[in-house]
Amino acid sequence: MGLAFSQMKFAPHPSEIATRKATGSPEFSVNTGAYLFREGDPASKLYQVRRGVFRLTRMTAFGNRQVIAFGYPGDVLGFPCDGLYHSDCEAISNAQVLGFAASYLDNAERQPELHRMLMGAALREISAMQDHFMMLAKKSAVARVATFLSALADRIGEPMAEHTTFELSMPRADIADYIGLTTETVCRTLTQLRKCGVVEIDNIQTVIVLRPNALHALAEGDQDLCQGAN
Amino acid sequence: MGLAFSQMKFAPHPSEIATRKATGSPEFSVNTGAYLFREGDPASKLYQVRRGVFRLTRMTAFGNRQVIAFGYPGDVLGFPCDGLYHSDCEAISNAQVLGFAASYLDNAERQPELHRMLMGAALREISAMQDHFMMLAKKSAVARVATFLSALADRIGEPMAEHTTFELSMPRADIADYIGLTTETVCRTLTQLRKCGVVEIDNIQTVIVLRPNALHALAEGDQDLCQGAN
DNA sequence: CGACAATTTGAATCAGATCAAGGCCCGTGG
DNA sequence: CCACGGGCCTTGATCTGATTCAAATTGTCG
Repeated sequence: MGLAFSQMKFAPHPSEIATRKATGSPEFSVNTGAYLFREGDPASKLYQVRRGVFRLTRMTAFGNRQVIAFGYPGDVLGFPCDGLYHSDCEAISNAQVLGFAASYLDNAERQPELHRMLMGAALREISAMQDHFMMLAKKSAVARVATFLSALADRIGEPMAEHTTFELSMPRADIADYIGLTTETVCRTLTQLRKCGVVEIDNIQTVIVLRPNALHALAEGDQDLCQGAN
Repeated sequence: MGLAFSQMKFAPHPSEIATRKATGSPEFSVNTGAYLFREGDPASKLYQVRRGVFRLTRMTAFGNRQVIAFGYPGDVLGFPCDGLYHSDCEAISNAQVLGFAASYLDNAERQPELHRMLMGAALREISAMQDHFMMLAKKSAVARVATFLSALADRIGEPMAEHTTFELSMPRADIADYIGLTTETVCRTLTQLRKCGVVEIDNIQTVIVLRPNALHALAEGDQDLCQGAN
Protein backbone atom coordinates (compact mmCIF):
# COMPACT_ATOMS: atom_id res chain seq x y z
CA MET A 1 0.00 0.00 0.00
CA GLY A 2 1.00 3.56 0.08
CA LEU A 3 2.73 5.79 -2.33
CA ALA A 4 5.42 3.38 -3.29
CA PHE A 5 8.55 5.02 -4.51
CA SER A 6 9.88 1.70 -5.67
CA GLN A 7 6.81 1.19 -7.74
CA MET A 8 8.10 3.78 -10.12
CA LYS A 9 9.92 0.93 -11.75
CA PHE A 10 7.12 -1.59 -11.69
CA ALA A 11 4.12 -0.03 -13.31
CA PRO A 12 1.49 -1.09 -14.08
CA HIS A 13 0.37 -2.29 -10.71
CA PRO A 14 0.06 -6.01 -10.36
CA SER A 15 -2.31 -5.68 -7.46
CA GLU A 16 -4.92 -4.05 -9.64
CA ILE A 17 -6.32 -7.34 -10.73
CA ALA A 18 -10.00 -7.84 -11.05
CA THR A 19 -10.82 -9.58 -7.84
CA ARG A 20 -14.32 -8.41 -7.37
CA LYS A 21 -16.38 -11.07 -9.02
CA ALA A 22 -13.87 -13.72 -8.03
CA THR A 23 -14.43 -13.11 -4.35
CA GLY A 24 -17.82 -11.54 -4.21
CA SER A 25 -16.33 -8.99 -1.85
CA PRO A 26 -18.48 -5.94 -1.34
CA GLU A 27 -17.37 -2.70 -2.93
CA PHE A 28 -18.54 0.37 -1.07
CA SER A 29 -17.91 4.08 -0.94
CA VAL A 30 -16.27 6.26 1.67
CA ASN A 31 -16.84 9.99 1.84
CA THR A 32 -14.16 12.60 2.23
CA GLY A 33 -13.16 12.84 5.86
CA ALA A 34 -14.50 9.44 6.82
CA TYR A 35 -12.21 6.92 8.47
CA LEU A 36 -11.80 3.46 7.05
CA PHE A 37 -10.19 2.32 10.28
CA ARG A 38 -8.29 3.70 13.22
CA GLU A 39 -5.11 2.78 15.01
CA GLY A 40 -5.75 0.11 17.59
CA ASP A 41 -9.00 -1.16 16.09
CA PRO A 42 -9.17 -4.91 15.72
CA ALA A 43 -8.26 -5.59 12.11
CA SER A 44 -10.94 -7.75 10.59
CA LYS A 45 -10.65 -6.51 7.03
CA LEU A 46 -8.22 -5.37 4.39
CA TYR A 47 -9.22 -2.87 1.75
CA GLN A 48 -8.17 -2.33 -1.80
CA VAL A 49 -8.69 1.21 -3.05
CA ARG A 50 -10.77 1.38 -6.21
CA ARG A 51 -11.24 5.14 -6.47
CA GLY A 52 -10.17 8.15 -4.44
CA VAL A 53 -7.27 8.78 -2.11
CA PHE A 54 -6.62 7.82 1.50
CA ARG A 55 -4.21 9.10 4.07
CA LEU A 56 -2.56 6.81 6.62
CA THR A 57 -1.35 8.51 9.78
CA ARG A 58 0.07 7.74 13.17
CA MET A 59 0.47 9.85 16.25
CA THR A 60 3.50 10.01 18.49
CA ALA A 61 3.20 10.08 22.24
CA PHE A 62 3.51 13.84 22.31
CA GLY A 63 0.94 14.52 19.63
CA ASN A 64 3.08 14.79 16.52
CA ARG A 65 1.49 13.38 13.43
CA GLN A 66 3.32 11.30 10.87
CA VAL A 67 1.78 10.56 7.51
CA ILE A 68 2.79 6.99 6.77
CA ALA A 69 1.47 6.77 3.24
CA PHE A 70 -1.14 7.87 0.78
CA GLY A 71 -3.39 5.17 -0.60
CA TYR A 72 -4.23 5.38 -4.29
CA PRO A 73 -6.31 3.07 -6.46
CA GLY A 74 -4.75 -0.37 -6.52
CA ASP A 75 -3.16 -0.03 -3.09
CA VAL A 76 -4.10 -2.44 -0.35
CA LEU A 77 -4.66 -0.81 3.03
CA GLY A 78 -5.05 -2.17 6.51
CA PHE A 79 -2.38 -4.81 7.01
CA PRO A 80 -2.71 -5.79 10.64
CA CYS A 81 -0.05 -6.40 13.23
CA ASP A 82 -1.01 -8.77 15.98
CA GLY A 83 -4.58 -8.47 14.88
CA LEU A 84 -4.78 -4.69 15.16
CA TYR A 85 -4.57 -1.83 12.69
CA HIS A 86 -1.54 0.27 13.42
CA SER A 87 -2.50 3.51 11.74
CA ASP A 88 -5.48 5.77 11.12
CA CYS A 89 -6.88 5.67 7.61
CA GLU A 90 -8.93 8.64 6.41
CA ALA A 91 -10.38 9.29 2.99
CA ILE A 92 -9.12 12.61 1.65
CA SER A 93 -11.47 12.45 -1.30
CA ASN A 94 -14.67 10.62 -2.00
CA ALA A 95 -13.52 7.08 -2.46
CA GLN A 96 -14.54 3.56 -3.23
CA VAL A 97 -12.96 0.46 -1.75
CA LEU A 98 -13.19 -3.29 -1.91
CA GLY A 99 -13.11 -5.14 1.42
CA PHE A 100 -11.55 -8.52 2.14
CA ALA A 101 -11.62 -10.60 5.27
CA ALA A 102 -8.22 -10.35 6.90
CA SER A 103 -8.33 -14.10 7.24
CA TYR A 104 -7.46 -14.42 3.57
CA LEU A 105 -3.96 -13.47 4.63
CA ASP A 106 -3.55 -16.69 6.59
CA ASN A 107 -5.78 -18.79 4.51
CA ALA A 108 -4.46 -19.71 1.12
CA GLU A 109 -6.85 -22.55 0.36
CA ARG A 110 -10.11 -20.73 -0.15
CA GLN A 111 -8.82 -18.15 -2.60
CA PRO A 112 -5.28 -18.91 -3.67
CA GLU A 113 -5.31 -16.10 -6.21
CA LEU A 114 -6.51 -13.54 -3.69
CA HIS A 115 -4.08 -14.80 -1.11
CA ARG A 116 -1.22 -14.37 -3.52
CA MET A 117 -2.37 -10.87 -4.42
CA LEU A 118 -2.51 -9.81 -0.78
CA MET A 119 0.86 -11.38 -0.08
CA GLY A 120 2.35 -9.58 -3.02
CA ALA A 121 0.88 -6.31 -1.81
CA ALA A 122 2.37 -6.85 1.63
CA LEU A 123 5.80 -7.56 0.24
CA ARG A 124 5.61 -4.62 -2.10
CA GLU A 125 4.65 -2.45 0.81
CA ILE A 126 7.76 -3.46 2.70
CA SER A 127 9.83 -2.46 -0.29
CA ALA A 128 7.98 0.81 -0.67
CA MET A 129 8.58 1.71 2.94
CA GLN A 130 12.26 1.05 2.56
CA ASP A 131 12.23 3.54 -0.26
CA HIS A 132 10.48 5.95 2.02
CA PHE A 133 13.35 5.61 4.49
CA MET A 134 15.83 6.69 1.88
CA MET A 135 13.94 9.89 1.64
CA LEU A 136 13.29 10.63 5.27
CA ALA A 137 16.78 9.86 6.43
CA LYS A 138 19.12 12.17 4.65
CA LYS A 139 17.67 13.99 1.71
CA SER A 140 17.49 17.75 1.38
CA ALA A 141 14.18 19.56 1.19
CA VAL A 142 14.30 19.85 -2.62
CA ALA A 143 15.22 16.21 -2.97
CA ARG A 144 12.30 15.20 -0.76
CA VAL A 145 9.75 17.29 -2.57
CA ALA A 146 11.14 16.25 -5.95
CA THR A 147 10.98 12.60 -4.93
CA PHE A 148 7.41 13.01 -3.82
CA LEU A 149 6.30 14.75 -6.99
CA SER A 150 8.22 12.37 -9.19
CA ALA A 151 6.64 9.34 -7.55
CA LEU A 152 3.17 10.83 -7.85
CA ALA A 153 3.76 11.67 -11.49
CA ASP A 154 4.73 8.07 -12.22
CA ARG A 155 1.88 6.74 -10.16
CA ILE A 156 -1.09 8.85 -11.14
CA GLY A 157 0.26 11.29 -13.71
CA GLU A 158 -1.53 11.68 -17.01
CA PRO A 159 0.06 12.75 -20.26
CA MET A 160 -0.86 16.23 -21.38
CA ALA A 161 0.65 17.77 -24.48
CA GLU A 162 4.26 16.70 -24.05
CA HIS A 163 4.00 16.96 -20.28
CA THR A 164 2.64 15.03 -17.32
CA THR A 165 -0.01 16.39 -15.01
CA PHE A 166 -1.66 15.28 -11.80
CA GLU A 167 -3.62 16.55 -8.83
CA LEU A 168 -2.30 17.03 -5.31
CA SER A 169 -5.35 15.79 -3.45
CA MET A 170 -3.82 16.50 -0.08
CA PRO A 171 -3.09 19.81 1.65
CA ARG A 172 0.49 20.98 1.98
CA ALA A 173 0.52 20.04 5.64
CA ASP A 174 -0.06 16.39 4.73
CA ILE A 175 2.76 16.44 2.24
CA ALA A 176 4.98 17.99 4.88
CA ASP A 177 4.14 15.33 7.44
CA TYR A 178 4.74 12.67 4.84
CA ILE A 179 8.21 13.76 3.77
CA GLY A 180 9.33 15.07 7.13
CA LEU A 181 9.33 18.82 6.58
CA THR A 182 7.22 21.76 7.69
CA THR A 183 4.40 23.21 5.63
CA GLU A 184 6.43 26.36 5.08
CA THR A 185 9.42 24.50 3.72
CA VAL A 186 7.21 22.50 1.37
CA CYS A 187 5.77 25.76 0.05
CA ARG A 188 9.12 27.42 -0.38
CA THR A 189 10.48 24.37 -2.14
CA LEU A 190 7.52 24.16 -4.47
CA THR A 191 7.95 27.78 -5.50
CA GLN A 192 11.64 27.12 -5.99
CA LEU A 193 10.81 24.26 -8.34
CA ARG A 194 8.35 26.51 -10.10
CA LYS A 195 10.81 29.37 -10.48
CA CYS A 196 13.42 27.22 -12.13
CA GLY A 197 10.91 25.78 -14.55
CA VAL A 198 10.82 22.19 -13.34
CA VAL A 199 7.11 22.19 -12.62
CA GLU A 200 4.12 24.44 -12.98
CA ILE A 201 1.36 24.60 -10.39
CA ASP A 202 -2.16 25.80 -11.14
CA ASN A 203 -4.88 26.39 -8.62
CA ILE A 204 -2.73 25.02 -5.82
CA GLN A 205 -3.80 21.49 -6.72
CA THR A 206 -2.69 20.85 -10.25
CA VAL A 207 0.92 20.00 -10.96
CA ILE A 208 2.40 19.96 -14.44
CA VAL A 209 5.84 18.43 -14.74
CA LEU A 210 7.73 20.48 -17.29
CA ARG A 211 11.16 18.89 -16.96
CA PRO A 212 10.80 15.30 -15.76
CA ASN A 213 14.52 14.59 -16.07
CA ALA A 214 15.44 17.56 -13.92
CA LEU A 215 12.81 16.53 -11.37
CA HIS A 216 14.21 13.04 -11.25
CA ALA A 217 17.77 14.27 -10.93
CA LEU A 218 16.79 16.55 -8.06
CA ALA A 219 15.07 13.62 -6.41
CA GLU A 220 18.28 11.64 -6.55
CA GLY A 221 20.12 14.44 -4.82
CA ASP A 222 21.70 16.08 -7.81
CA GLN A 223 22.35 19.56 -6.50
CA ASP A 224 22.10 22.81 -8.30
CA LEU A 225 19.84 22.09 -11.20
CA CYS A 226 17.75 24.67 -9.51
CA GLN A 227 20.22 27.14 -8.11
CA GLY A 228 19.66 30.80 -8.44
CA ALA A 229 15.97 30.39 -7.77
CA ASN A 230 15.51 31.44 -4.21
CA MET B 1 12.61 -8.32 10.58
CA GLY B 2 14.73 -5.53 11.75
CA LEU B 3 15.00 -3.68 14.96
CA ALA B 4 11.35 -3.22 15.52
CA PHE B 5 10.47 -0.27 17.64
CA SER B 6 6.93 -1.45 17.88
CA GLN B 7 8.12 -4.73 19.21
CA MET B 8 8.90 -3.00 22.43
CA LYS B 9 5.35 -3.71 23.32
CA PHE B 10 5.17 -7.25 22.07
CA ALA B 11 8.03 -9.16 23.63
CA PRO B 12 8.72 -12.03 23.62
CA HIS B 13 8.97 -12.52 19.93
CA PRO B 14 6.35 -14.71 18.43
CA SER B 15 8.52 -15.47 15.44
CA GLU B 16 11.04 -17.25 17.59
CA ILE B 17 9.21 -20.49 17.38
CA ALA B 18 11.06 -23.72 16.98
CA THR B 19 10.76 -24.36 13.29
CA ARG B 20 13.92 -26.23 12.71
CA LYS B 21 12.88 -29.78 13.16
CA ALA B 22 9.45 -29.07 11.78
CA THR B 23 10.81 -28.03 8.42
CA GLY B 24 14.14 -29.75 8.25
CA SER B 25 15.54 -26.46 7.00
CA PRO B 26 19.28 -26.22 7.11
CA GLU B 27 20.88 -24.07 9.77
CA PHE B 28 24.24 -22.68 8.80
CA SER B 29 26.71 -20.08 9.91
CA VAL B 30 27.77 -16.78 8.40
CA ASN B 31 31.02 -15.08 9.33
CA THR B 32 31.42 -11.42 10.18
CA GLY B 33 31.53 -9.40 7.02
CA ALA B 34 29.90 -12.04 4.84
CA TYR B 35 26.80 -11.17 2.86
CA LEU B 36 23.67 -13.24 3.19
CA PHE B 37 22.30 -11.62 0.05
CA ARG B 38 22.61 -8.47 -1.99
CA GLU B 39 20.21 -5.98 -3.47
CA GLY B 40 18.96 -7.16 -6.81
CA ASP B 41 19.77 -10.84 -6.31
CA PRO B 42 16.92 -13.19 -7.14
CA ALA B 43 15.28 -13.98 -3.84
CA SER B 44 15.06 -17.72 -3.50
CA LYS B 45 15.29 -17.93 0.27
CA LEU B 46 14.26 -16.25 3.48
CA TYR B 47 16.38 -16.45 6.59
CA GLN B 48 15.61 -16.45 10.25
CA VAL B 49 18.45 -15.26 12.42
CA ARG B 50 19.40 -17.75 15.12
CA ARG B 51 22.55 -16.11 16.47
CA GLY B 52 24.50 -12.96 15.69
CA VAL B 53 23.54 -9.65 14.12
CA PHE B 54 22.94 -8.55 10.54
CA ARG B 55 22.82 -5.18 8.92
CA LEU B 56 20.45 -4.39 6.06
CA THR B 57 21.48 -1.53 3.83
CA ARG B 58 20.53 0.18 0.63
CA MET B 59 22.37 2.65 -1.55
CA THR B 60 20.93 5.77 -3.10
CA ALA B 61 21.74 6.73 -6.66
CA PHE B 62 24.45 9.11 -5.51
CA GLY B 63 26.18 6.69 -3.17
CA ASN B 64 24.58 7.50 0.15
CA ARG B 65 24.03 4.53 2.35
CA GLN B 66 20.90 3.95 4.38
CA VAL B 67 20.77 1.31 7.07
CA ILE B 68 17.27 -0.13 6.82
CA ALA B 69 17.39 -2.36 9.84
CA PHE B 70 19.46 -4.54 12.09
CA GLY B 71 18.58 -8.20 12.19
CA TYR B 72 18.69 -9.88 15.57
CA PRO B 73 17.89 -13.45 16.57
CA GLY B 74 14.27 -14.19 15.78
CA ASP B 75 14.06 -11.70 12.93
CA VAL B 76 13.21 -12.91 9.46
CA LEU B 77 15.33 -11.38 6.72
CA GLY B 78 15.06 -11.36 2.96
CA PHE B 79 11.46 -10.63 2.10
CA PRO B 80 11.45 -10.30 -1.67
CA CYS B 81 9.73 -7.78 -3.88
CA ASP B 82 8.93 -8.99 -7.35
CA GLY B 83 11.23 -11.91 -6.78
CA LEU B 84 14.30 -9.86 -5.86
CA TYR B 85 15.98 -8.87 -2.64
CA HIS B 86 15.81 -5.15 -2.18
CA SER B 87 18.66 -4.59 0.23
CA ASP B 88 22.13 -5.82 1.07
CA CYS B 89 22.40 -8.05 4.10
CA GLU B 90 25.77 -8.33 5.85
CA ALA B 91 26.65 -10.17 9.03
CA ILE B 92 28.22 -7.76 11.51
CA SER B 93 29.09 -10.57 13.87
CA ASN B 94 29.54 -14.26 13.44
CA ALA B 95 26.05 -15.51 12.96
CA GLN B 96 23.86 -18.49 12.42
CA VAL B 97 20.73 -18.56 10.31
CA LEU B 98 17.96 -20.86 9.25
CA GLY B 99 17.00 -20.81 5.58
CA PHE B 100 13.54 -21.26 4.09
CA ALA B 101 12.50 -21.52 0.51
CA ALA B 102 10.81 -18.26 -0.44
CA SER B 103 8.05 -20.33 -1.95
CA TYR B 104 6.71 -20.97 1.55
CA LEU B 105 5.43 -17.43 1.39
CA ASP B 106 2.99 -18.30 -1.38
CA ASN B 107 2.45 -21.85 -0.43
CA ALA B 108 0.39 -22.38 2.66
CA GLU B 109 -0.41 -26.05 2.15
CA ARG B 110 2.93 -27.69 2.68
CA GLN B 111 3.73 -26.04 5.98
CA PRO B 112 0.79 -24.06 7.29
CA GLU B 113 2.57 -23.33 10.55
CA LEU B 114 5.68 -22.04 8.80
CA HIS B 115 3.60 -20.05 6.37
CA ARG B 116 1.78 -18.37 9.20
CA MET B 117 5.04 -17.59 10.95
CA LEU B 118 6.50 -15.95 7.85
CA MET B 119 3.30 -14.04 7.21
CA GLY B 120 3.31 -12.78 10.77
CA ALA B 121 6.92 -11.71 10.42
CA ALA B 122 6.13 -9.81 7.25
CA LEU B 123 3.23 -7.99 8.85
CA ARG B 124 5.25 -7.22 11.93
CA GLU B 125 7.95 -5.82 9.75
CA ILE B 126 5.52 -3.43 8.13
CA SER B 127 4.54 -2.21 11.55
CA ALA B 128 8.15 -1.92 12.66
CA MET B 129 9.02 0.17 9.65
CA GLN B 130 6.16 2.50 10.36
CA ASP B 131 7.66 3.01 13.78
CA HIS B 132 10.96 3.72 12.14
CA PHE B 133 9.30 6.51 10.16
CA MET B 134 8.21 8.22 13.31
CA MET B 135 11.82 8.47 14.26
CA LEU B 136 13.35 9.51 10.98
CA ALA B 137 10.78 12.11 10.19
CA LYS B 138 10.84 14.64 12.95
CA LYS B 139 12.69 13.63 16.05
CA SER B 140 15.64 15.48 17.51
CA ALA B 141 19.05 13.87 17.76
CA VAL B 142 18.62 12.95 21.43
CA ALA B 143 15.19 11.51 20.75
CA ARG B 144 16.56 9.39 17.92
CA VAL B 145 19.46 8.03 19.88
CA ALA B 146 17.30 7.45 22.93
CA THR B 147 14.74 5.62 20.82
CA PHE B 148 17.42 3.45 19.34
CA LEU B 149 18.97 2.58 22.68
CA SER B 150 15.61 2.04 24.29
CA ALA B 151 14.51 -0.35 21.56
CA LEU B 152 17.75 -2.28 21.76
CA ALA B 153 17.48 -2.50 25.52
CA ASP B 154 14.00 -3.98 25.24
CA ARG B 155 15.04 -6.26 22.44
CA ILE B 156 18.37 -7.70 23.56
CA GLY B 157 19.02 -6.11 26.95
CA GLU B 158 19.91 -8.30 29.88
CA PRO B 159 19.25 -7.49 33.51
CA MET B 160 22.35 -6.63 35.50
CA ALA B 161 22.12 -5.58 39.10
CA GLU B 162 19.11 -3.26 38.96
CA HIS B 163 20.05 -2.13 35.45
CA THR B 164 19.87 -3.33 31.87
CA THR B 165 22.91 -3.88 29.73
CA PHE B 166 23.58 -4.76 26.10
CA GLU B 167 26.22 -4.63 23.40
CA LEU B 168 26.30 -2.24 20.47
CA SER B 169 27.52 -4.69 17.85
CA MET B 170 27.64 -2.06 15.15
CA PRO B 171 29.99 0.89 14.69
CA ARG B 172 28.75 4.41 15.30
CA ALA B 173 28.55 5.06 11.59
CA ASP B 174 25.98 2.29 11.21
CA ILE B 175 23.89 3.70 14.00
CA ALA B 176 24.11 7.10 12.35
CA ASP B 177 22.97 5.77 9.00
CA TYR B 178 20.15 3.95 10.70
CA ILE B 179 18.70 6.86 12.59
CA GLY B 180 19.52 9.50 10.02
CA LEU B 181 22.31 11.42 11.73
CA THR B 182 26.05 11.80 11.27
CA THR B 183 28.61 9.79 13.21
CA GLU B 184 29.69 12.91 15.04
CA THR B 185 26.21 13.76 16.18
CA VAL B 186 25.66 10.22 17.42
CA CYS B 187 28.85 10.49 19.45
CA ARG B 188 27.99 13.84 20.90
CA THR B 189 24.52 12.66 21.80
CA LEU B 190 25.83 9.53 23.46
CA THR B 191 28.21 11.57 25.61
CA GLN B 192 25.32 13.88 26.44
CA LEU B 193 23.29 10.92 27.62
CA ARG B 194 26.28 9.72 29.59
CA LYS B 195 26.88 13.09 31.23
CA CYS B 196 23.36 13.39 32.49
CA GLY B 197 23.44 9.89 33.92
CA VAL B 198 20.93 8.20 31.67
CA VAL B 199 23.33 5.57 30.41
CA GLU B 200 26.86 4.42 30.98
CA ILE B 201 29.09 3.19 28.17
CA ASP B 202 32.07 0.94 28.69
CA ASN B 203 34.59 -0.05 26.05
CA ILE B 204 32.61 1.72 23.35
CA GLN B 205 30.43 -1.37 22.93
CA THR B 206 28.72 -1.97 26.22
CA VAL B 207 25.74 0.11 27.19
CA ILE B 208 24.25 0.14 30.66
CA VAL B 209 20.90 1.83 31.02
CA LEU B 210 20.90 3.62 34.35
CA ARG B 211 17.59 5.51 34.08
CA PRO B 212 15.25 3.59 31.77
CA ASN B 213 12.37 5.94 32.41
CA ALA B 214 14.40 8.98 31.48
CA LEU B 215 15.62 7.21 28.36
CA HIS B 216 12.09 6.36 27.38
CA ALA B 217 10.87 9.87 28.01
CA LEU B 218 13.67 11.31 25.89
CA ALA B 219 12.77 8.87 23.15
CA GLU B 220 9.22 10.20 23.15
CA GLY B 221 10.49 13.71 22.70
CA ASP B 222 10.30 14.90 26.28
CA GLN B 223 12.75 17.76 26.26
CA ASP B 224 15.09 18.80 28.95
CA LEU B 225 15.54 15.72 31.04
CA CYS B 226 19.07 16.09 29.93
CA GLN B 227 19.63 19.79 29.83
CA GLY B 228 22.78 21.31 31.16
CA ALA B 229 24.85 18.44 29.85
CA ASN B 230 26.51 19.77 26.78
C1' DC C 1 55.42 -1.47 19.94
C1' DG C 2 53.46 0.75 16.00
C1' DA C 3 49.99 1.84 12.60
C1' DC C 4 45.47 2.23 11.20
C1' DA C 5 40.69 2.53 12.03
C1' DA C 6 37.08 4.13 14.93
C1' DT C 7 35.64 7.34 18.29
C1' DT C 8 35.46 11.69 20.43
C1' DT C 9 35.74 16.68 20.84
C1' DG C 10 35.91 21.47 19.02
C1' DA C 11 34.64 25.52 16.04
C1' DA C 12 32.29 27.35 12.12
C1' DT C 13 28.61 27.02 8.93
C1' DC C 14 24.17 26.25 6.99
C1' DA C 15 19.66 24.24 6.03
C1' DG C 16 15.39 23.98 7.77
C1' DA C 17 12.35 25.31 11.74
C1' DT C 18 10.04 28.79 13.94
C1' DC C 19 7.53 32.95 14.47
C1' DA C 20 4.96 36.35 12.18
C1' DA C 21 2.48 38.62 8.62
C1' DG C 22 0.13 38.96 4.27
C1' DG C 23 -2.52 36.95 0.29
C1' DC C 24 -5.61 33.87 -1.94
C1' DC C 25 -9.57 30.96 -2.43
C1' DC C 26 -14.16 29.87 -1.45
C1' DG C 27 -18.36 29.53 0.92
C1' DT C 28 -21.83 32.20 3.63
C1' DG C 29 -24.84 35.67 4.55
C1' DG C 30 -26.25 40.35 4.21
C1' DC D 1 -23.98 41.06 -6.11
C1' DC D 2 -20.71 42.12 -2.93
C1' DA D 3 -18.82 42.17 1.81
C1' DC D 4 -17.17 39.20 5.33
C1' DG D 5 -14.75 35.38 7.47
C1' DG D 6 -11.97 31.39 7.91
C1' DG D 7 -8.93 28.09 6.21
C1' DC D 8 -5.04 27.18 3.52
C1' DC D 9 -1.16 28.81 1.13
C1' DT D 10 2.81 31.81 0.53
C1' DT D 11 6.56 34.80 1.79
C1' DG D 12 9.79 37.11 5.02
C1' DA D 13 13.15 37.44 9.04
C1' DT D 14 15.33 35.24 12.57
C1' DC D 15 17.03 31.43 15.16
C1' DT D 16 18.56 26.86 16.30
C1' DG D 17 20.28 22.33 16.00
C1' DA D 18 22.68 19.30 13.11
C1' DT D 19 26.33 19.10 9.66
C1' DT D 20 30.81 19.97 8.21
C1' DC D 21 35.62 20.32 8.53
C1' DA D 22 39.41 19.59 11.40
C1' DA D 23 42.11 17.68 15.00
C1' DA D 24 43.01 14.89 19.05
C1' DT D 25 42.31 10.63 21.38
C1' DT D 26 41.38 5.95 21.99
C1' DG D 27 41.15 1.25 20.76
C1' DT D 28 42.63 -2.76 18.01
C1' DC D 29 45.38 -5.96 15.89
C1' DG D 30 49.38 -7.50 13.53
